[in-house]
Amino acid sequence: MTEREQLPGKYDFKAVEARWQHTWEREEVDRVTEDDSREKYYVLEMFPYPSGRIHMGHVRNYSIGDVVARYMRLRGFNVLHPMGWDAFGLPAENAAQKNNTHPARWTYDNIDYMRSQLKQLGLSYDWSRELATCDDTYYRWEQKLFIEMYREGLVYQRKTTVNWCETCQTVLANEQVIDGACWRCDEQVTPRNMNGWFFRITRYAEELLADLKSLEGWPEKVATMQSNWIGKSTGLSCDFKIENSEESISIFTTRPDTIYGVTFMSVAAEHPLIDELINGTETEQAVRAFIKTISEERLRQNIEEEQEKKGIFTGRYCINPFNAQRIPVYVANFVLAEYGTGAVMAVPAHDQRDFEFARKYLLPVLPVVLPEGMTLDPETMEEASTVYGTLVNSGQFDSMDSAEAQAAIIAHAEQHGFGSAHITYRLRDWGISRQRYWGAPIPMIHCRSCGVVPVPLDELPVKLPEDLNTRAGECAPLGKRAEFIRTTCPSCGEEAARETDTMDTFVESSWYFARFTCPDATDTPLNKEQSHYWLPVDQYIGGVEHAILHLLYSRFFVKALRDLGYLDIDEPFANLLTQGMVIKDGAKMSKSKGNVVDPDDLIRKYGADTVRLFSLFAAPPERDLEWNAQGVEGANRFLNKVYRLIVGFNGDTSSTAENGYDSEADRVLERKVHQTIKKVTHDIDSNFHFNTAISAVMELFNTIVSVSDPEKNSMAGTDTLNHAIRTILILLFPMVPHFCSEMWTIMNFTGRPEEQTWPSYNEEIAREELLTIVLQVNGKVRSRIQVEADSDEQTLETCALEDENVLRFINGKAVKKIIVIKKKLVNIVV
RNA sequence: GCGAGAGUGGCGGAAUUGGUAGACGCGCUGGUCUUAGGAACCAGUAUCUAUGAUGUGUGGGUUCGAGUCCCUCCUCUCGCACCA
Repeated sequence: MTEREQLPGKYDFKAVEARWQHTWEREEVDRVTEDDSREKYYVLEMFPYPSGRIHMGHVRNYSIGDVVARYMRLRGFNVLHPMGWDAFGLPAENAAQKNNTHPARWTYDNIDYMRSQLKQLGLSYDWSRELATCDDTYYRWEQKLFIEMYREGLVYQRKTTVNWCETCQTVLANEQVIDGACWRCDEQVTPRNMNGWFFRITRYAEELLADLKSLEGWPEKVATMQSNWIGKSTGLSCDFKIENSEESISIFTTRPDTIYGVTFMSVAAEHPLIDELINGTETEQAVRAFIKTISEERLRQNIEEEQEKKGIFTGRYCINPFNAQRIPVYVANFVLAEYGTGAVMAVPAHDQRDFEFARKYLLPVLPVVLPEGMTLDPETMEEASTVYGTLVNSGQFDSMDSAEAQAAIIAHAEQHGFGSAHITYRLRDWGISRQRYWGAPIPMIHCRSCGVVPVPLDELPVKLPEDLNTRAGECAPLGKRAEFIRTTCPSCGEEAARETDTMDTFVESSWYFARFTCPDATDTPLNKEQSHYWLPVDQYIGGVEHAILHLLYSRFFVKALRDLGYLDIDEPFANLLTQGMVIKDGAKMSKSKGNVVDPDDLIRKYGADTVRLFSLFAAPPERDLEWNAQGVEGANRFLNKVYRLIVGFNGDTSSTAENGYDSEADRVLERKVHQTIKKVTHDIDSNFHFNTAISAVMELFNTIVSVSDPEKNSMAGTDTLNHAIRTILILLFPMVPHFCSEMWTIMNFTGRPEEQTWPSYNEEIAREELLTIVLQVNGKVRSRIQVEADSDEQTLETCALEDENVLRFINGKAVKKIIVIKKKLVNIVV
């Protein structure tokens, strides 16, 4: 009795997976160091927030990443594949209050549990590099970078309007304001002016936009979203003098060609010149009341619906510098204070918003750009004409076309000193102040005499105070902790106050990928040699929901760190894969919908390999994955089929002369082996389409089964079968590593799968000897014939014209034309 | 409204450059073996008025030939959303 016959009839994933995980961990097989003799490959999945348990989205994300990591190792690369925890954030505070515990305790407990879950999935991380962003060995370096960015002018403080909840005594994120009220206590939220810290991301607006073009390994969609988010507009900035005042209203327009069509001016309610315009005038009262109304409306505003356009005349006029026209100035609710200059020259004939406004308040509409072959009647127009055309009513610019006129008008403004060519971005500076406890403290000190002073670098980290009165259900923000606040000014030594804001958690995730190259560096945030060797990340994988914020912030950080001398790259992520969501019953898995599937249950029932295999097989990675319990069964069934084949495979006795190596079955199988290697390699290399790669391996498996059946007359020999099984195990190893390792051992192959090199294929062997040629009559398939692969066109034509099905359909009609495509088809037109 | 993407069997999904539509898997049907099968194996499985015809959201076009290219419309998803 051989050893194999003693194996259980069903694959015992539980024992096998535990054993291999233990082996890998003991031998630290996934640990890496820099090695100049080998090409590096850095694959990274977006690190999780330690919310408690991993969900199917994580399983999918990390399964994909693990296949890439293991595949690239087999391809001979020195692969960095780290994992860590995005560990600061609001949920920890909420959970702490609810469970009467400390946010740190809650977070680290979750990390421990989730780490064990990831380990159960057999993910090949270099755990020696693990980091948690809430650890002061991480955020101390962030504080250092913050101070250095401050010194470079990349960090500043300014007043900003925030959503304030009086009951909770805190600032709320926009997402936490529901219908103008606090999400927790239902108290009406009020706008409040507070000092906040900002990253000057706008300094890099142009570079962030321009470099998108260099990101060829990014999905077009993500690049477009970022491009729209940055929102570059070019045009004219121009000053309109206020009548009876020294001040001017600056405007920005992308349509300088319409400047002669200006019939009024709209300014935002928060425009800095409001006071100048209305103080002491008859209309002051009315305008102030109007401003109050619309700012209240804005708070309550439902994002979905566009507000009706409203405005009020200030009673003042300004002067169009081009034609000296008097222009009434309105305050309007649709003008955004934050974009452009907060004032808009209104051209009702050529802008839809201005048009609606003009019709409502009976303001003149003056067409100045006529679209080709059209006239515009201001009396009867029903909407603005926004297309380019030829200028009229525009003084010296008449009869120019729009493009020409724009250039000429900008030049004219520059010549006369009241305007210039200008570029505006939609992107705004990144506000990072949070009045929360569980975040990285901003390392700044406020001194009465010296102003804002950074904490000296040798005093970092500014640690979060650990003692919390959690019993009272409080994670009081730092602003409520006198003992934390009180300090001395590093500059003058007088009593001073610490900054009490903590940083947005997006700051931590903006540079963790770089810290993974040197997580233990104790004297610097980033070690130059190590980051130089590993960066950029060659393949980044995560959800598309981070397409804008996280990915944009990370790009900004890399550019800033480059300019601080830490990094020598321009972009963090060379290639980006945005994986789709895991859905069930057509909806994203969520507790409220009750359609969540717990990875723990699945692993217990089927094992990690089955779960990995299904999540890779059911859809290509960039698409949504519909979870299907029966599909999981199918993945499990496939592994068991391979298992039974291998357990039943008896290489010693079937290797007889009758099953000679050169049989037809051998050639069929060997050909399939090479075709499969080719297909799988191509599917992974081109776009990580593991679903088709797996189906190719399944086909190979089906071929093995069909040529190892003693009932059939053609049976493949042992060597060929060995080769085929060996190939399956290597090709599948990145996806189901425990299983393949175990099967490798049972097959008595030498070494381990991870020590092999990825198999190569031979085009000659992969080529089919016989091809099926389709015979069409008038473009419809009428017959199929088998021919030698290298048959020439003449032969194909002859065969086609002899085929009886074809003859039946030609039915004596005259043949007009014959199209012959080698290796594909013959089409006879009658 | 603007921008991007997608519509293929009962389901998830396959189909280099226009050239066998539906690979692979799920499900289903029938069979074999079984005390049993919700195990395993074998066969079948786009639709229909079925020697043939029709089929890739709709309607048109280009072509010997269209899931693939062009135009029209419809639906869905995602992003942005009064950006001057």
